[in-house]
Amino acid sequence: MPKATRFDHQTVVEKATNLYWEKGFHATSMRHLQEVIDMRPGSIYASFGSKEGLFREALQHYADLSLAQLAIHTQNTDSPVGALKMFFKSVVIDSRHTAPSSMCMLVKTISELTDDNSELLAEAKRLLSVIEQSLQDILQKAKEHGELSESENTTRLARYLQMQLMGLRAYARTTDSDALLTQMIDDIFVHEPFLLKSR
Amino acid sequence: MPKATRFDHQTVVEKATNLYWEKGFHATSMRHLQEVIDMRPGSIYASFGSKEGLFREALQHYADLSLAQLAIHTQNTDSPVGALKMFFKSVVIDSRHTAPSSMCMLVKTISELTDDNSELLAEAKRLLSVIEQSLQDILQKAKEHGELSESENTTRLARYLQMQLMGLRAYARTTDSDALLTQMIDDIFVHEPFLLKSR
DNA sequence: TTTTACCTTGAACGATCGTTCAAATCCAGT
DNA sequence: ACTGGATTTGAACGATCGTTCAAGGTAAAA
Repeated sequence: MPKATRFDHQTVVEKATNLYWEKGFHATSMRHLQEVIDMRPGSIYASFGSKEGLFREALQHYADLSLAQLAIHTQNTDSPVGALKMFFKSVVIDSRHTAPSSMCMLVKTISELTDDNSELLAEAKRLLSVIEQSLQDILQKAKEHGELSESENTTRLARYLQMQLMGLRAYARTTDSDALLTQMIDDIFVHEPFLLKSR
Repeated sequence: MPKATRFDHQTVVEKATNLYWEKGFHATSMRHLQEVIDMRPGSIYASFGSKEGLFREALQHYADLSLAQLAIHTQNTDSPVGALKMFFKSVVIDSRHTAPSSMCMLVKTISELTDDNSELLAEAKRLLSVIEQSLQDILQKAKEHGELSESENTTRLARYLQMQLMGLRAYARTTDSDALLTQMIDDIFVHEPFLLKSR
């Protein structure tokens, strides 16, 4: 009757990530998780330790995905800023129709969790800072391609972009109009080739 | 031993709002709620119907607070834009040290909830749109005070500000530096007296 | 084929979840 | 002071929560 062949770690983490991403940490029950990843409690706890342990792996997996997506857009391009804009549209608009949630899983996590789960909270913050650093690296490349003035502060700009992305993806949950979001992203990347004019 | 004097509806909703705001819907247990609002299950269910019913009242109360705060800042001023900026700083920075969460309770709610609680989700979205409309009204006043060009699209600008506020308050959860957030708000309201340059 | 080390299984545990309701209590009207 | 309708109380309910562990199954070594 049982199957009991060894589970595929990669597949399991993917499925767990999608469920956690959609429902959040608290609203995801181990029972539901068991069905989705097709594992029994004993196996789950032997492999991941706890509900928190599996969530931690899910967070890491999500961040890896995000960084990979960012890399795909920006490598082998002579317009890092254009690539960044494409990345924004891809993440904000396309993924609304395919991903478990329009929102960033890391933002959902820091939004939901409190000090009652301080380790997971800290881990989500850490991963967000890694992504922000990655944005900064791309802005640095933009400088080297002459898309950004040497006098620009990439740290500040990366922080600003990160904040905008959080806002866009949260706002995306309040509307069904892709056109609206497209316009908002165009507003962020105002001038060709770049940027929030101002400063 | 018991007290059994009639409960104060206003106070109870305030306390419930603060707990829901901090913990979110799912992580707030009725047991904890009972302690905080000092009511027994029977009374709660007689007055509010369910955990969802009380949460609905909390959402409404939160939105009322937000609108009142916005009104206080903007009435009796000849610089609606300046008032808007003050409002942003007050909400993003000050409330980090006083409020249950740096994040907007409505954004936390649309972030956490799924179609499993579609009524509450819809209500949170509705209240967000009310606030966005209120932002638009202030931008209209800014036009009348000559702070904003008549050609500006207030609908679009209000949407943009709403998105920025969502982003700022989410980002606020990732840092302890008030200076950073102050700078970001200054960046949003770039030119004296106003606005994201560009369009 | 038998042994052995590892992995999976699924029933079961105590704790906690949201909710109900009969009994106790309060307070306004007489 | 008494009554009667409204309100609060707190024990209790079934369901579900995250987690544990003895038992059973698998696969590679001997």
